[in-house]
Amino acid sequence: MKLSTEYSPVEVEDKWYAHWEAKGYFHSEPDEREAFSVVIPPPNVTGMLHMGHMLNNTIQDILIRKAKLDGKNACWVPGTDHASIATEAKVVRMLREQGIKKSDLTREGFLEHAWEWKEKYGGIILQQLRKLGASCDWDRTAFTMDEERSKAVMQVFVDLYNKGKLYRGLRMVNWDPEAKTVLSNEEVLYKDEQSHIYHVRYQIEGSEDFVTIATTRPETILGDSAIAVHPDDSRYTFLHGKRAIVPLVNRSIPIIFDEYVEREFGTGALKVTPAHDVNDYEIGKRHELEVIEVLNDDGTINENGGLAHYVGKSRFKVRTEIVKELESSGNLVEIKPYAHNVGRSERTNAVVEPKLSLQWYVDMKSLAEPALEAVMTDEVEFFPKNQKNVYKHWMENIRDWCISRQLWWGHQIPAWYYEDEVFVATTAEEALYQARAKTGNHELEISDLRQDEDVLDTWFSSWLWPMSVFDEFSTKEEIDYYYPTSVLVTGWDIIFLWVARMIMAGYEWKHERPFKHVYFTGMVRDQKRRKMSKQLGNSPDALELISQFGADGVRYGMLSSSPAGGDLLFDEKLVDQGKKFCNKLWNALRMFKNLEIDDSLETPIENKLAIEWFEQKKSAILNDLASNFDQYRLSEALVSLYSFVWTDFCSWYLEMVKPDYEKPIDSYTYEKSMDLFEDLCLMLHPFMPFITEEIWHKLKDRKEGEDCMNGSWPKATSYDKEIIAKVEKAKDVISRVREIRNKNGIKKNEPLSVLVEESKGAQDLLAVNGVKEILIKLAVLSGIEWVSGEPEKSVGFLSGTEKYYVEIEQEIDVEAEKEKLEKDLAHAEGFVNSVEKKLSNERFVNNAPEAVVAMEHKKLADGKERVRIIKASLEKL
RNA sequence: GGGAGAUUAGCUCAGUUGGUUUAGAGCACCUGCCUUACAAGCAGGGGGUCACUGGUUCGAGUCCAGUAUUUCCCA
Repeated sequence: MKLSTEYSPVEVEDKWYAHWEAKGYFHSEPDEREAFSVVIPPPNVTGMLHMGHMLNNTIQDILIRKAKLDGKNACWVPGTDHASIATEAKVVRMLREQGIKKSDLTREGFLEHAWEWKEKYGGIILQQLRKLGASCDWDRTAFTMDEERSKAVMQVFVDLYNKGKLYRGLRMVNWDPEAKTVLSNEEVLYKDEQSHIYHVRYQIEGSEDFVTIATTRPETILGDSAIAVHPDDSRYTFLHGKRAIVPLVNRSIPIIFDEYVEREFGTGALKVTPAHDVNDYEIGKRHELEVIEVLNDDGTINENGGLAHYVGKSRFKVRTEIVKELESSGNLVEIKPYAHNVGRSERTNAVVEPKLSLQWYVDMKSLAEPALEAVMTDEVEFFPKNQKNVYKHWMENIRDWCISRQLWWGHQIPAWYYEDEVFVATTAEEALYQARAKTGNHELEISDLRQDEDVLDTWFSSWLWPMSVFDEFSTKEEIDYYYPTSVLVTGWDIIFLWVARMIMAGYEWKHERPFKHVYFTGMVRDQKRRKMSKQLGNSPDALELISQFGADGVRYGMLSSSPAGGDLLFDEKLVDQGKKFCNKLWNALRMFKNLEIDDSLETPIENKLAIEWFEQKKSAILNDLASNFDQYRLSEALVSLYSFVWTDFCSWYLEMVKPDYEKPIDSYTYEKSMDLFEDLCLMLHPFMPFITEEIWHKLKDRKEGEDCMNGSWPKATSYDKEIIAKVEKAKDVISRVREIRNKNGIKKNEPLSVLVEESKGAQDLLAVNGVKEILIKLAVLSGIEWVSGEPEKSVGFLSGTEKYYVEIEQEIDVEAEKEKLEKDLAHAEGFVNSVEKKLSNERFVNNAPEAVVAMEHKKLADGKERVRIIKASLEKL
């Protein structure tokens, strides 16, 4: 078998993905095995693969592939959500480029364009996930607006309404004037922005006195309906019972007294605009103030403000103009720079406008209760745990969920109005039936009813995802088998938007948790810890990365530095390390494949020890992996595999069993090595599926369907710690000899003679079959002999409590040697002192567990032995 | 303003119930090697009073309190 010295992922990855898919390995049907199900956090249908997706989906793929190897029936359901705001914005933009205005279209006409767009571009991201190796069950691909999912949304809406957990209410909402829709609190991002605070004076009615207020939004004075001051503020007691005149508008408004006002802030006097500020709205309710809406839905000023020359102009333009006008009228006292928190729409970045509006709300209190309980008792278990606090705080302060969105793309709210009545039903026919019954008017037709124009928040469909994706096949068997799902993998940034609501929905309709575990990933950030985003342009192109480093390399890079919940500072070096790791594996394969196998050869004794050692070590690693997987310490699992492959397998095992140059290998060693390599492939497969599949097929002749992806996870057995410890000791001796070569400029292949001082430790070590041979082979020795006392012309070293000497020709640098020994001595004595101190403490000896005390005695004995040996060496010098 | 976390090597992070030879990894750094699996490599090395101050304990990187710095969440 001729193999290139470099592994090239490109051909390999596409080949194996097509093979797995053709074999149907990704598809799952219920059967007698234990189910392991995962629903993908549905990316936006407008989405393109970015770093966050890669991290998130790599983790899911690892869990799914591991579950498959463990013999479970793994099912990973892919899909997308319809992303109301983002998609509608995209479609509107596309139409505008074609010269079509949304307002020129009917709702049906617009939706036709939107679906067309969806069919054409939606789901690109699902194609991209294949490049990453994602083993999704593509037959189950779901969409939040497809028939099954939509049906679920309608049913749930009606059910909540009938239970009285859904209502329509006039509330202050977050209004996005650009998208012209309401936003939930979670969709508004607050940031400190530099702006100005304006001090404006209002004349007191019937006097020449003024009261000065401070505001950041002078344009809203058009909607002012009061001035408020603190009742205990002595500066303003004279204002009792007075009224003020709104500048420019010349409207007379009351001066009210309310404890909400902060005396220290600004001038201590506050203008009150109930229609355009949440707090002012509350004050307005207390004092029964007039509510004057001066803004249109698109953020322009309307005629209610009473100043015709501002009508139709944007709020920002009016702010500039009104400041000028206030200045010329003598009402502007001063302008100060001011930093304050400004809320912007997550989608359009428009400054969010508080607006009074009639919307549908979900009453969250009763939904939250079981969902909070479930997480607090770990029935739904969070990884990492600290997210429980965040969740608890939100759930205990939960507010009702505004679910109407003033858009067309989405699930139109199943509520029909007739006169003052509202009829909520899954279909228009059903609503009509209700309307006829209620009104007694049997002549009513559907056309007499008016359906709510709004659509539902996208999350109102995604919160049903773990249930709705399994309804597709509409037999109960599906959902009974796969629900609750095993684990949800998602970023902590959508814990409220999505995770919390799914838990609520699970308990509300299935009376059961939607998933057993939630794994919160961190955010992918750049080297400066900035979140990766399109705006910053600091995110590498995901597909470009894959083609440059291979999917396995990228997966390695994404994961190797990403503990659960911890942020991942992305660095191309990490994926490059992954690529190098692939190359390392590849070359280990090449080493074996270049060898000639000789059946007649005896197996060298050092090979038997190497094989034995590696098998034991493998069991140890498998045990570590098991606990790492249990606790979702995936990056740690990968790190341990990395060092097991690179250090233990390549640097040590291979060097131990490798025959001399151009010599053949014995067949036992070869077969055993293939078995071990095969296990390595299985262990690495969840993390790096492509290269492991490729190597798997090159290791042995495989039967049809005998694939790595389809294999069984190697069994962890109890293992012999003793043999591992002995080989570790041997490795230490080898390293020490190499160090002496390095320091003395002795060539690597020049055989050296090593002498060992007789001791129990050394005897035990060399008594192990194969140890002596391994030392000779890897340290390149001419021989190992026993000695007592320091030999001439030699350099000594200490390994554990054993003293070794390397005979060398070179002149020995006595001073340097002395210096080093003195340093070692200081260290060893310091160690002995600390242990002695511990052991001389009676309370320690009496209170500490026996095993701990025994260990301290052993430490002391070993330490003293080392001190003795170093002192002896120093004396000789 | 309220809350949660973080602080361990130059950088990024592990360190699991307090005890396992006076702290580990990767990267970076230094030295020597183009040795027939791999220079995308090999061998070896240096580098840390575990933020600070106190406390609990026989014993603290690990538990508690305070301080400093810092990140995030909520308002």
